[in-house]
Amino acid sequence: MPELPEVETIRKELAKFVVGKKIKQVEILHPSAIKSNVKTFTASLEKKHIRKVGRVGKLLIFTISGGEFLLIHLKMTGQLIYRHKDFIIKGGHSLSRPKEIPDKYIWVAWHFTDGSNLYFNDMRKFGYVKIVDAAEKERIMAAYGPEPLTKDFTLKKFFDTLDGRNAPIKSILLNQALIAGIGNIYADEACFAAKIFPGTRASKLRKAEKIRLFKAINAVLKKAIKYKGTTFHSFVSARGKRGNFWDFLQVYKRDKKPCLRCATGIIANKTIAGRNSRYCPVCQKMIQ
DNA sequence: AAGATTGTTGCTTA
DNA sequence: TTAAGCAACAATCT
Repeated sequence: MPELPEVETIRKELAKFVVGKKIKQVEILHPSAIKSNVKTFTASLEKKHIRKVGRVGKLLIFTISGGEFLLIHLKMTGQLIYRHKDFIIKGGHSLSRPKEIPDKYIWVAWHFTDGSNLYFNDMRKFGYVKIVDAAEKERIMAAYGPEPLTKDFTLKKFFDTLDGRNAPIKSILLNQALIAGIGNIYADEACFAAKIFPGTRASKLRKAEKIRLFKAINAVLKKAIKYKGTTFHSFVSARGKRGNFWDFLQVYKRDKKPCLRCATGIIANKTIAGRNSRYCPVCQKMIQ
C-alpha cells in the first residue's frame, strides 16, 4: 500500500528527525523481518550515525556511517514510526479506541543516543529490513526504472518504455523495472486522469494518449505527496499521521459509484494485470 | 473459515 | 533472448 507518495512522505519526515543521529542500540523483536545475518545487521548499525535518508521507488535507503546502507521495504502493511524520547507505547488494539502506533507488531527498534527511537512496525511481516554494502545497493538501485518527478523520468524514456510492448498499460505502470514507485492506487488514478482504459495494450496507445498519461503520472504523484499520501487502513507517516489524499481519489475504492468526471459511467472493478483495477467504462474507452 | 489483501520474485510459456 | 502472465509467498483479518 505504501507507494511512492507514501514512502516519500515517510522519507521526508525521517530525514528531518534522524539524519545526524547516532544509533545506541538495535533491538530485534522478530528476526524473520531481517533479511541479513542478525549479528551483522546489529554490528553494522550500532554506534554508527545516519547520514542520509534516501529512496528509490518504494524502497527506503539509509546511508550509514561506516559505508553500509540500511534498506527498508514496507510492502503492504509496514510502518516506520519515529518517536521522541518521552513517547510511551501503549500497544495492543481496541475496537472502541484508535490504535496506538507503534503497537505489538514492532519487529525492529532503533534506539538513538538522544533517547529518541525509530520503530519498524508491520502487522503482516511482509516488509523487511536489510544491510547491504555500496556495490549491492548500486545493483539494487540499477534494477529500478526512472523515478517519476525527477529529470530521470523523461517523455522520451516513457515512449521508449512503451514502444513495442504488448502488455496492458497497467502492468507496465506497476513494473518497478520500467518506472519506479507506482502501485495499484496511483496506476488506476493516473489512467483515469489520462482517460485511458488500464487494460489497453501499451503498443496501441496513440501519441496524445501517451503524453496525457506521462503528465497524469507526474501530476497525480505530485499531488499525492503534497497531501502526504493515501491512508485507507494502515499507512501512517513517520509521526504516525494519516495521509490526506483519500479525498482526492477519483476511482480507487469508488467501485459502483458514479464517475466524478462524466457522472454517467459507474466505476467498474475488474482484474487487469492480475490486480483489482478501477476505471470509468464511459470516459476510459477501450481501444481495439 | 476460506478467501482477499499487496509488492515482488521466480517459474513457465510463447 | 526476451516479454508476458501467473503462482507463490509473507501473515492476518473478515
